Amino acid sequence: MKLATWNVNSLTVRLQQVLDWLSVNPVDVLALQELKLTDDKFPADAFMQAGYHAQWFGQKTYNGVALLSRTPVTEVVKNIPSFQDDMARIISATVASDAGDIRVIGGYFPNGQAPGTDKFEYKMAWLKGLRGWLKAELATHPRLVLMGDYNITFDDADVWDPVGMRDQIHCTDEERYHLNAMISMGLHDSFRLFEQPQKSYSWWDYRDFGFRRNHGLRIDHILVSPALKPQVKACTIDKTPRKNERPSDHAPVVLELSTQR
DNA sequence: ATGTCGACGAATCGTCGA
Repeated sequence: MKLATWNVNSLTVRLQQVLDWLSVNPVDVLALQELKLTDDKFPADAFMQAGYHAQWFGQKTYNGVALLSRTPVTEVVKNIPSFQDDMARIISATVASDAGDIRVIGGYFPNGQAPGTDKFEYKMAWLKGLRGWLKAELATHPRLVLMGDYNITFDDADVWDPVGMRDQIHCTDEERYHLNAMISMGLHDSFRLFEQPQKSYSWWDYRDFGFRRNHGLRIDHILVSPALKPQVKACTIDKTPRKNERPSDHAPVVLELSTQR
């Protein structure tokens, strides 16, 4: 059983790259972020022909999330029910598999622009709303995966230039407080359950040859609940699609679960 | 301040968001 998350930065531009990636990496579930298209433009047929069911929650120009799955899903929920939001940022569903039923939440967390801005305040309110809802979700769905573009680094190891980026967006104590609070709920950062290459990142700025110089951040995460942790076999970042022509600025993150329960 | 993408409206570039 494999699950993955990928911020594609426009599904219109990246559709063929997603299909190509899936043909090489036939994961059971793929969460997509930043679709940047309305629901009527979602390419459900293309994914169906590739062997994937889809649930999607689109928005014009910005945001937009989807869940692709080998088998049909149930209990689809869009956004955080208890948090009023104009933006399409969360899609959740229950996936049945030989690894047992899993509640999958795919999320595109707010960017936040910079500390002190309205967008940063929105990010803080959104994170607070997420945590309140997540606590209840964990109680009703103990076998849970929360994956997506968090737009937050855990610590210096996730930052190419921790000194230069101190207190900058993605790296502030306020953002990390919320991330750590999720860890305190019992969630695990699956990537750090394993030894990883030094300077592993999931996003690189398009500017200044960010990828070539490995000037990146690890802001795409897969958090797993305590009940699922024993089944986690591996978590990796696949940099291959970042080497494509016209790549997304993000790389996919892949989680492997054992079927053993 | 800058760099580079992608979307959008009203152009064939300027603006915004990331």
